[in-house]
Formats: sequence, structure tokens, C-alpha cells
Amino acid sequence: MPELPEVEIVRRGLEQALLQQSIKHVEISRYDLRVPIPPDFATLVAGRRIEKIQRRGKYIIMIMDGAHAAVWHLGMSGRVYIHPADMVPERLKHDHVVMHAANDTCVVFNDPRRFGMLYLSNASAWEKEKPFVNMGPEPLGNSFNGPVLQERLKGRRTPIKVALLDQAIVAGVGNIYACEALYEAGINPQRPACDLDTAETDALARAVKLVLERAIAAGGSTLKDYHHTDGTLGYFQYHFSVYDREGDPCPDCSCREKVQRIVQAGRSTFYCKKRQK
DNA sequence: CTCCTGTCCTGCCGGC
DNA sequence: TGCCGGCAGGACAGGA
Repeated sequence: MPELPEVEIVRRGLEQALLQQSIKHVEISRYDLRVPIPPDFATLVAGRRIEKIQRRGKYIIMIMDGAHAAVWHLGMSGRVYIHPADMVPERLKHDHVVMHAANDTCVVFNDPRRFGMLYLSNASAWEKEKPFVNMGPEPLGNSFNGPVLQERLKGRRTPIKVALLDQAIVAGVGNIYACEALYEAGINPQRPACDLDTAETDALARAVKLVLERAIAAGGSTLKDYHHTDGTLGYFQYHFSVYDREGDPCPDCSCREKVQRIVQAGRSTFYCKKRQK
């Protein structure tokens, strides 16, 4: 899925297309996402004006008049297409939700694996919902830095890679950027999280910020089927240092090592065992 | 508390 | 060509 950078790109696209627009109507063809869409979602959203579109971790929150907030997660395979008013969108398999705005912009949520999530909350209380109660700091905000990260890793003997995937440690980091940040910081993904010293957590916090910012600047990464919200492809030029590059030479060519793939907590980790200590 | 496993679901790719 | 196993960006529940 969409990790933080991809979700942020989607958020920006939605903001451009929908801010201050009213929702004319919503078509829902499948309610049975992993967490089902509430049956009255379409009814409650119809006629509402979108006042703000926020992101928290990998979630998008659309604040509407009438004190509603739509909370949206794209899961592993979710995509958002934004069709301008003059385009009649072709109906694709797995288009589960189609929102029509007053200006005839049409927003489509397509999610083959249906791991996504879409529900209604309250505009002033969405942060009290389950996903956000224990969520860690926003990595790109001022409240995330080396000391904060070190504090949050205290007592966690789990491998640092696995800890980075825990949304309670830091929000929005997924499998790709966890690998990339650890490579950038030169830290072995298998190190127990609480063993990192001050200099290392400092380097890691900086690396997390760097890889996320870089990816946002590149327009979100293009991986297999990731598309921008306008349906155009992302940047093919952008590629990862280690993620999905097993056997490739380490991009830090001075170490002359090959990228390794291991499995941690059931998920692939890619790293350079020479560069990452 | 932490940590480990299994599960939800479809699509795609590689091997035979 | 087709079938089958393994794997995929996430998050949660349940149990040790």
C-alpha cells in the first residue's frame, strides 16, 4: 500500500479536487471491506461540503460540514482516482466507492484486496477512534526526533525494523520506508530496538524524515500498481536503494556487497549487511 | 506490557 | 497453455 508518502500525495490530490465542494451523491458497490463500510455512509455524506482534508499516519480524514468526518485507509492495494468533470470514468473491477462532487469531479476508490477502510466519525472527535488513540508521532512533524524515538523504543527488544512498522512507535512508516530508512541510517534491521544509542536513534529519525520527504517530492513512489490520483503513473525514475532489490549491488558501491532479503515478523526486509551495522 | 502467529482478500509471477 | 504455491505496500485479534 500506500505508505505515508503515497497517502500524502492522494490527500493533496483530493484537496485540489474537492476542497469546499459539496458531495452530490455517493455510489457504493461493495460494503464488505475488511472493516465494512457503514450502511448509511452514502446517505449521511450526501449534500455535505468538504471543509478540510487531513492526513494522520496512513489515514485520510475528510472533515465535512454537519460535524461529520470520513476516515479513510487505503489498505494494501487501495487506489484513488480523481476524474475531472469532463471525463466519464470507465468502470473498473474493484471500484467500490464513487463519490460525485457538485462540480462533477468524480472520486473513485478502487481496492482489489479490500483491506481498506472507510467510516464516518465526528469532525471534532475522530482522533478518539481506535486507529488514532495509540498512534505515534507524525514523522515529518517537530514532535518526532532522535530523543523521542529513543524514548518510544525503550523496553522493546523486538528488531528495530519490526518496531518501525508499529504505528504506535511512529505513524505512517510501512515496509518499504522502514527498509529504506534503516539503509540510509546504516543500521542493521535485526538490532533489538532498545539497543540503539542516542547517535543511532538520531540518525534513524533523520533518515525516516529524509526518505519520506524524498518520496513525497518524487510524487509518491511507483511500485507495481501505484498511480497518482489523476490516473497518471508516478515516476519510473524513482527507485529504492534496497527495497525489492535482492541480489543487486549495494548502492553504496564502496562496500561491494549485495542486497540481502530476510524475513522478519512474516515480512520481507532488504538490507546491506556490510553497510548496516 | 511485549511479542508472535494467523487472518482478512485478490492478483500476479515463476516453476513445473 | 494451465495449474499451483508463494508472495504482496497493512492492521487487527487472540493467546503465550
